[in-house]
Amino acid sequence: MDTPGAPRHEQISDWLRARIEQGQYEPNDKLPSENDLCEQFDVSRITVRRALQTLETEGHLYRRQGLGSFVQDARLHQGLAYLTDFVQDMEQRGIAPSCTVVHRAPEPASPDVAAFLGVEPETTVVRIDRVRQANADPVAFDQTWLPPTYAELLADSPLTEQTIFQVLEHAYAIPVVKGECRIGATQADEDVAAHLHLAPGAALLLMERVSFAEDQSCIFYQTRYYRADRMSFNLHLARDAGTPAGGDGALPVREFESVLRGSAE
Amino acid sequence: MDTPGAPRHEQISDWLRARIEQGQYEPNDKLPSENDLCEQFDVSRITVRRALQTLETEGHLYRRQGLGSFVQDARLHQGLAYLTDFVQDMEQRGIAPSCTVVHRAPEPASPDVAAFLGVEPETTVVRIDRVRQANADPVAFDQTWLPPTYAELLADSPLTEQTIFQVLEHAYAIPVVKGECRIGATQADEDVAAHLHLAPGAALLLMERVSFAEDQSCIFYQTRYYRADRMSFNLHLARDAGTPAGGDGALPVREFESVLRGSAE
DNA sequence: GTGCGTTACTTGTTATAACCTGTAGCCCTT
DNA sequence: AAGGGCTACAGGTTATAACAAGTAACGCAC
Repeated sequence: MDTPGAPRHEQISDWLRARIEQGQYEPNDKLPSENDLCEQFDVSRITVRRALQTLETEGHLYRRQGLGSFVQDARLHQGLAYLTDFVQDMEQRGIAPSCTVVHRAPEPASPDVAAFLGVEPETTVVRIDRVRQANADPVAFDQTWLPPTYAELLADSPLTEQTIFQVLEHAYAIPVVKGECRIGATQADEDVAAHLHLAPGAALLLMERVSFAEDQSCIFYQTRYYRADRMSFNLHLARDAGTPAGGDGALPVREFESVLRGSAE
Repeated sequence: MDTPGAPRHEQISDWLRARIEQGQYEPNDKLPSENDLCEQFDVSRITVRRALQTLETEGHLYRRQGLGSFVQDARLHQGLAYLTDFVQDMEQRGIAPSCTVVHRAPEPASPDVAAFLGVEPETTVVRIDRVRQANADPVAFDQTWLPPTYAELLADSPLTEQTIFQVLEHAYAIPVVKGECRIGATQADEDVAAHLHLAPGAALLLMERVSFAEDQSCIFYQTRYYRADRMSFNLHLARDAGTPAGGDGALPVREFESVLRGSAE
């Protein structure tokens, strides 16, 4: 975990995080004191504190004045739900995801697409249509519109093995920092039905996504159609100590996961 | 907002947070620079930075090296995502929700329902079918199965004005503490289509819900069908300072909201 | 006019240093 | 033995200072 270019405080927090996540400490174990870490890494206390603060906001540790810093119980720091990517979803449950690019060409932006991407209508954007398969069985079809700048960056990527996110983040160090996502339902038109081996009119789970980079520029607009008989989204809702009661039944989302249903169903 | 005992950095972050929340800045407005704030409050830069970091992790602002600190769009700064109730959703946007009970009678539990409710199959449960309207226009239809114990408690409630959650929580002090929720899509059968004024086969957003009380007993199992042309769910995803990068594009869900689309669409 | 470099201003990182506050253990007094 | 105070050590707050790095705008040279 030594990344020479990274700031010292980041190296320290990475080092500590790795040890905590590998379970080298028990929950509520006392971590080395700030001064110990200062000596160990030969940095000033402000740098160590910066590292500890990162881990504190991440929920990996808690600090008590006069006592020290302690490892947070891992089960407790799941405060946030994550919406994962198709490929991650599949890989996590051991299903081989594959992807077929069925269309990839520039086209003038429609008013809708232009609005999402933040470009002028009729600007040339790149549309990529892909069919997503789980175990070689089509599960989803999506259309992605990219503004010229990002389309350029991705021009050499086949996008069959790596997601757009992965290419941007690993090859260009452009992280995705914000996104909007709308989940709806619709019926399959002839085109989508053919790609997904469905009858026209079949129910589809529709997901529209817009993603943004650090500079608030739009990375892509995407519409994705999931076969409703194969995919659904699960939400786990739970009120815990941190959430006050009396909310008329509104529960915070603790987990968000997409679910692939077996063909047998 | 002057609390003499509090640390200076806290006073500064309180001061700034108040101004941001009161809408004295537009989203993405540039805040005073760190040096400006140093002079204004007569503190060192480290103190100002400590205050800004607090607000950054809270999601009130974002910072860009070389540019400045900017007000984060207010919609994005909620640590947890909540899945709200139909009635709450409507009321929050000033739409009068109404509810018509179209069926309410005991019936023997089917194997599926029995499994969800944790009772023996063929146990007598109560089914309640309701049509949900927004401005007197049907938006959703749901079927709710209640186990005998909870059905008893709700026997005297018409359920047209109050939700099941509200009755249990306010009249009996039984809070809902856990829930599961599946979001999918399906086509309208004749029965549902009639209730929602749709053609059979129309796309519906399907939400199945199971809710649990503190003693882990199941309160109800519900299937709800939303008109896909009127409702969708929005997710706001955002990575902030507390979330390490490199997650292959998996962003935490900051907000979850249901969206009612205007009839004009 | 275009292009490049300089400059001013921004946030990011880090060092040194001082003092405050909270905690626990130790020792001395009662 | 019980009590209180002293002390060492923990994190909390804050000042001063310097340099790095990213951005934008201005101006000069070509």
